[in-house]
Amino acid sequence: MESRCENCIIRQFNSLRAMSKEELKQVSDSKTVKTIKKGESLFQEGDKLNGVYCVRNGVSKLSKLSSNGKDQIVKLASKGEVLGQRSVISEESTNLSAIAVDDMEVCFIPKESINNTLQKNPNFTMEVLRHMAHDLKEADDVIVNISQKTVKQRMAEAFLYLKNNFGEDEEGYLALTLSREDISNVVGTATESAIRIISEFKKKGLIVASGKRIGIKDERKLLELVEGF
Amino acid sequence: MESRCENCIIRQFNSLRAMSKEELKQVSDSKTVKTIKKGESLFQEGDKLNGVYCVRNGVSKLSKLSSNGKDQIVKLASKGEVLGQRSVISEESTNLSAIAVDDMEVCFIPKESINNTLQKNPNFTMEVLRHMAHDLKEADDVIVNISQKTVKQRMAEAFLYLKNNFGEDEEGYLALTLSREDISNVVGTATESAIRIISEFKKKGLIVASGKRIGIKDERKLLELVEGF
DNA sequence: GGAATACTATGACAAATGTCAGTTTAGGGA
DNA sequence: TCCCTAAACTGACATTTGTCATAGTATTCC
Repeated sequence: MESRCENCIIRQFNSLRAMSKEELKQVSDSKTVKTIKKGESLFQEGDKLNGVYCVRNGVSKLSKLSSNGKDQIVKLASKGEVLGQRSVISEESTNLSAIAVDDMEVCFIPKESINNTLQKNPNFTMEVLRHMAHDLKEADDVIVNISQKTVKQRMAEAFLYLKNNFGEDEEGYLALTLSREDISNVVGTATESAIRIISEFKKKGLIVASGKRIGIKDERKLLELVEGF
Repeated sequence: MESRCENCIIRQFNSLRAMSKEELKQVSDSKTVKTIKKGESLFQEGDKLNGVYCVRNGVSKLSKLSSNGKDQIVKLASKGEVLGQRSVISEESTNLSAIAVDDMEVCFIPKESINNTLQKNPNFTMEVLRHMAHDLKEADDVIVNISQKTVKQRMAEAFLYLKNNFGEDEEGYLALTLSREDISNVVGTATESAIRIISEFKKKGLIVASGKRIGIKDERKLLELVEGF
């Protein structure tokens, strides 16, 4: 297990790649590695973060509690993603909770290291900016999807998303296994509705399921469904 | 009408305030002022933008067309807001259309001026970053609202939003008058549903309406509605 | 191994929302 | 002014989705 940021492959996937050797050294010296068990939280909505989390392993759900008591999952973050950046940059408390869906391993980087680099290295700042621009674009897409598509379409889309972003295991099942409740919180619907639609998709041969695990069987038809037949 | 950026008050509200005098001078020399009539577009989804638009007057709706043919309005931008930044920064084509809801006056700033400053002035980059972080937080809130609240709650919220962000005229009506269709596209519902709920709110004394204009009558009750009674 | 607990599943029903069809109203030109 | 068109509105109905109740199934923890 490599523990120096300078040598960490994960870094290639996020904005830390724009850091200089010196800066990385400083980050590495100040960082701490944490292990988060499935179900535990990295941080909760409303927390003031004094650093960011760089995901080494596992998956975290970023969610927000609504007034009716339900969580909405806004994003699923895995290897290479940096969590908490927004909060650190705007110096506000975070608007999302981060909870481990898997067992996770993350590096905590204190905000001083980040802010320091932001001030001194324009390349790094630009890189962070580019990432944020990308996230914002994605968020717009989510808004349009949720408001203009039916639950069924969004379910289909969610499965395709899981396949494209987290891949499949050797047996062809989605590598990321979510509970039915988590799926419903990604899609933004009632758990029962999600379960019903999963049953329907199974019957129609679009997906297969064994226990919690779900596999995509007919990607083309799922895509057609998303686009509205 | 002041036409030098250095003296433009609008600038105080956006990231351009972090520019140096020299930089502002350069921006001012390269900018062009444009007048956009109600209903005309600043840019369309998919366009490659070669600059950003700084809103001086009027309001623009930022929307995205969904596969079912409906527009979803993601944001309403008014005086002081800068449009197209995301696209220019990530050098991708824009994912939103910007259409004038009012007659508008905007300054077009070529991307070279922006990119030039981004590279040389870390303060400016940080300022843009902060704005983007804010927008992203807002987008998350929209996602949660749309997916977890009923249409009625979102309608109530939309009216409060319009009041808080665009204010009221002398007679107590909302200063920004949107068509029923635009309202439904902000809320993410069918136009008929929006109209029905407006009628209901009128009957219950939550709002008043005269023609297209809508006034908020019982803010407290609207708020209670948003929070789920 | 077995009880306790959480998750998955299904039916029945109610509520919310969308769609279609048609009417009324308002505002902008000729 | 009056017409004409677009927008606002209303009703009836179908569909979608959520809620409640309940049962089956897996998982965990002693």
